[in-house]
Amino acid sequence: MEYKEAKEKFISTWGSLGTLWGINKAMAQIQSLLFISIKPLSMEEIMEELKISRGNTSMNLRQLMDWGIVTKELIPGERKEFFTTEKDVQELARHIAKERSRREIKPVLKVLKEVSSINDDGTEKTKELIKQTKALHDLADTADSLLNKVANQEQNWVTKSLLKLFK
Amino acid sequence: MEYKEAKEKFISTWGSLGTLWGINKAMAQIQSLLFISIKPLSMEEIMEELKISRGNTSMNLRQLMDWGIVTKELIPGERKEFFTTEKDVQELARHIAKERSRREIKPVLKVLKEVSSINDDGTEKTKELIKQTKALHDLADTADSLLNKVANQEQNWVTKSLLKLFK
DNA sequence: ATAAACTTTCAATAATTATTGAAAGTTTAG
DNA sequence: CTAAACTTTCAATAATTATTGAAAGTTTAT
Repeated sequence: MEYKEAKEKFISTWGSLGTLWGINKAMAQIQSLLFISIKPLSMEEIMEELKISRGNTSMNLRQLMDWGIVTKELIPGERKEFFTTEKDVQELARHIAKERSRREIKPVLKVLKEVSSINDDGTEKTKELIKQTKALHDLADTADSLLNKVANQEQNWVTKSLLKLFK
Repeated sequence: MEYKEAKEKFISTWGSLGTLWGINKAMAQIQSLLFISIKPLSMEEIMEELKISRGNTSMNLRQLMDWGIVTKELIPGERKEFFTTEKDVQELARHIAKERSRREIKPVLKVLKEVSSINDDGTEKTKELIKQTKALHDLADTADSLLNKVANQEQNWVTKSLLKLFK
């Protein structure tokens, strides 16, 4: 396999995985492209490489910046803006963990708490609803606290600990 | 908040979270409904409760069974089929962890391995592609082995260990 | 001040994904 | 055997989501 083919394979695979961590295809592909690029890329270059429109590129770059995994780079003497992504996979994972917790898990925890706190009217179905949503709340809460611990640890610390624990 | 409102809130919230673990809305809602039901439900009852068509219900129940989190229940004397979901959240988490590993992470690991194994032609960009995809492979591999460990542990073991580790 | 270089916005459109519903298929009872 | 009860399939359609492209907005150089 040659460079070009490998690169395309990587971008398309990692891109399609994007949906797994809750971002769309273009967003994931832009991040992938930056992730293996040896220098910051301009909007023009990104559009060209991925064959996507200017508007699409602009919007998705913005979202990536909102996620905290892409940053603008100002290159002296250049008028246009350049972009880079976090290159360290551990850091990348930390950012993503933190964002997913904030955007997805936290709001769900809130609802589960509300639902599991309804007044127990003594009927079997109410008891079941309370019991099950409580159990789900506790599970989600555990998962979330794990995720946040991951997000706040030093690089490698987590990986080392987990591997030791589970080896 | 009354039972009915709480139930609807739970189904719609947990349902919309479905996309997080890679299943569609109807599928997630059916699972939610079964999760808080005090008895197995027939297709008719599910259609009625969620206001979805027979075809939709049938297809999504099938998918839930493929995921291993819903099972057919045969009730003596009844002609129609009834369905239940795994009620234990730990078991549910184990099933989901296992399936996601198999369906999503494993295939990606394979591609990452292929891409990171291309011939090093000595150019900087090739070196970068190899380095970055290797790092991603290792991260994904760690995540996957963690997920699989979770999927194979005794109930509660994982939660307890993790809480101890991260308390 | 203004023109060139560049980015953002957003209504229109395209692409994708989910849902319906009715026909075909299957199972069971009599 | 066959009619009734039930489930599955799948082409058509609807709903949702992503993408485009051109106009509007912004910044910088002169």
